[in-house]
Amino acid sequence: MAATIKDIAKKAGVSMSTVSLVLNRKGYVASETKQRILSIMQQMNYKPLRSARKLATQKTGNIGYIIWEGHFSEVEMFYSQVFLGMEYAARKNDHYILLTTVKEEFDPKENLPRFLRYNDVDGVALAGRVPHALIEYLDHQHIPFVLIDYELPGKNYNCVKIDNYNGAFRAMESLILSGRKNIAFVGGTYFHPSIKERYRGYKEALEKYNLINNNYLEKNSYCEEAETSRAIGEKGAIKLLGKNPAIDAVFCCNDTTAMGVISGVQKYGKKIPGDIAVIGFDDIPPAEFCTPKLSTLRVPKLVIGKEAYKLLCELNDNPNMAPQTRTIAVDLIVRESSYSESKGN
Amino acid sequence: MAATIKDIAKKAGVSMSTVSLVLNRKGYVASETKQRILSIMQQMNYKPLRSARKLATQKTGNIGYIIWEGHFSEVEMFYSQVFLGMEYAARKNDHYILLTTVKEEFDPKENLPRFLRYNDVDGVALAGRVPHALIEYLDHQHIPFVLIDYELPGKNYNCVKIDNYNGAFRAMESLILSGRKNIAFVGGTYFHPSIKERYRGYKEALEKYNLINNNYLEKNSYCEEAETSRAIGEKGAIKLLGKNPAIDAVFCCNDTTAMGVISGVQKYGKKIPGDIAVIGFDDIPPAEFCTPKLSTLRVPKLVIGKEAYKLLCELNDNPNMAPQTRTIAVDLIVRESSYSESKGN
DNA sequence: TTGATTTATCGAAACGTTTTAATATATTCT
DNA sequence: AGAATATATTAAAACGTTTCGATAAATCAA
Repeated sequence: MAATIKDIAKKAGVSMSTVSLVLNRKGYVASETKQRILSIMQQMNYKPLRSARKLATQKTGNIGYIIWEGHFSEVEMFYSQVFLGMEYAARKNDHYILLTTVKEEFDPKENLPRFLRYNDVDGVALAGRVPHALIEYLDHQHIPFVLIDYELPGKNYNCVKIDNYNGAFRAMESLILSGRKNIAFVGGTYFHPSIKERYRGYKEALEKYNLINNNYLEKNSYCEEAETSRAIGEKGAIKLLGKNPAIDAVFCCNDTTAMGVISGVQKYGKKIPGDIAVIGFDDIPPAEFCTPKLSTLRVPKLVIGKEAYKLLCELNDNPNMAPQTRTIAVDLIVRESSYSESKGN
Repeated sequence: MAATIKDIAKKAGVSMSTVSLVLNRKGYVASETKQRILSIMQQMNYKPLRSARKLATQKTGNIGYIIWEGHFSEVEMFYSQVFLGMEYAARKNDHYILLTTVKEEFDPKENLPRFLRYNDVDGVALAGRVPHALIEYLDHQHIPFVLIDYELPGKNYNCVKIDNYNGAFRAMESLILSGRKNIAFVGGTYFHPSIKERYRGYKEALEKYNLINNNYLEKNSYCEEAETSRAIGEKGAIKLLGKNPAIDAVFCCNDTTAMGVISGVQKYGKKIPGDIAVIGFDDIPPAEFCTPKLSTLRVPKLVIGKEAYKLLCELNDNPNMAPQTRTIAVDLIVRESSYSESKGN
């Protein structure tokens, strides 16, 4: 039914090889013949058949994108955006991105994504925290992979990460320079490396401006939970305000938590940003629409996806490249929740 | 490097055909030989090569999943969940689901997703509102497709839809039976068929209980906008309360809008659900975590995806099947925003 | 016992590409 | 001019499956 290379070749009076060469922009072909072939392709509405191509080249043409089920199912638009960034970038090289989820309790023998079970990807992107058993599996099978927004302490894997430290530091500086002195940190677990880095930015900014006195950190940080969520943000805010009524700003480990903090602070009867300034991290879409609008660090999610894709491509071209880490900068977006004018000084 | 059918055949002392037959559970093969082949496959860690398979069978093994860019990028977890439902279902038949987005201003000549440009899918799911030009393109090219949560008036396409009418009707009944009498509707545009149906459920429930007097509907509905969003919900709520202070409940066209309505009502100084009950539609994840927790109609998103996938498979098996519509039932979830005890009667 | 049917296996062609090595011609370098 | 090199084209093999039709043995029906 559909036209094949053979049909084109016949009609153009050349061999299949020549057609293939123009298709792939390779080798030498007279510009006159090239034009003729091109126009015949157009005219016959020729589409190269992917499976035949892939069979001949021994490439799969697929990139896997794996995300923990919980992250995709919940309010995490973050990784969907990163996915889109990859998808956009992959359009140029004609890769398909295969999105799938894995469960927390992951066993390579049982729940291996199909595209891994059948060796059907040229590389894999791992979005956020994923089971370590999965990472080890990929490493062991020598399947190229990159971690996105996640790192394994002690291990040296390819990785695209956010500049968590500097982002946090800048957010803190903006709070400090606008006169806030008792700045709390509300985060989920320290377990997540990104959050660890954000906390480090928090701490070192305080140190730089000599704001830390005796038990400042204990009084002002809430990091007891294993996850991050709105509910946890709310709980954390209320708990901290109970411990230390002097708090005049909160830096949150991410926007989701920040939204919870906002409602916690409001329930507590304090005004934002008048009494308390709040800054989140990530710039998820609701940040712009909640009340008050949330100040935050904008993470360029599409860029992250694109960078991860590029890294995977390089890995394909050069399989024994040394593992590298690419760090993506973030922008401080000041919205209502931390306008400095609102603080009375 | 990797084992092929040939290797298996040689080791088992049979022909490639026989190996292929056991691989595909087809034809006759002695159970003894079958076992032998199976165990050799195991032992040699044999994985059939997808591209070779697809080339031979002339199937792509892919299903496209197309969503409007705005829907995926914004706070719409809805269609991501539907995607997951498809992904889960597709695992059994070994289809890959290729997720991509299209822009609003869509031109088949320009922005056709790659998998369509290269005829590289066995079918396509269209999630939510998508450009009509795209639908027409698919129809014209005879590519099997199903619309998800969207319909074209007058056209008879394959479609998996939510039972919008009955859901709305039941929500309204619960409000009415708990004593609410002035029930508003806040929706986006009537343009979207789902919202139209929800509005119809709203209206007919009012009619059944004889609540409609002279200009009840004009006074109580806000449907002027082209989109739905939190901001629009807020605006709508405030506008309606200005027109009609007697309003004691709001049925919203979806949860996103409902969250806006909640903040609008609160800004207006009314209590939820004491003064005003609110019910949304969709049961997106934040519905459970906002304050007050939002009553809503739970749409089984995974089921929708699964059903869409099954429909596409049937379409593949039987290409000239008559177009059909599958309607998925919804459940009313009563949470804080419409507890009936809270209304003082 | 014969002929039909079912069960079991296989050889070879087909699917639509890419790629290698060969051939032929044209161009450039001494 | 001759050698080297660049340009242009091709035939044929390869990629790893599935499937068609053939063949043959085993089972069944009469």
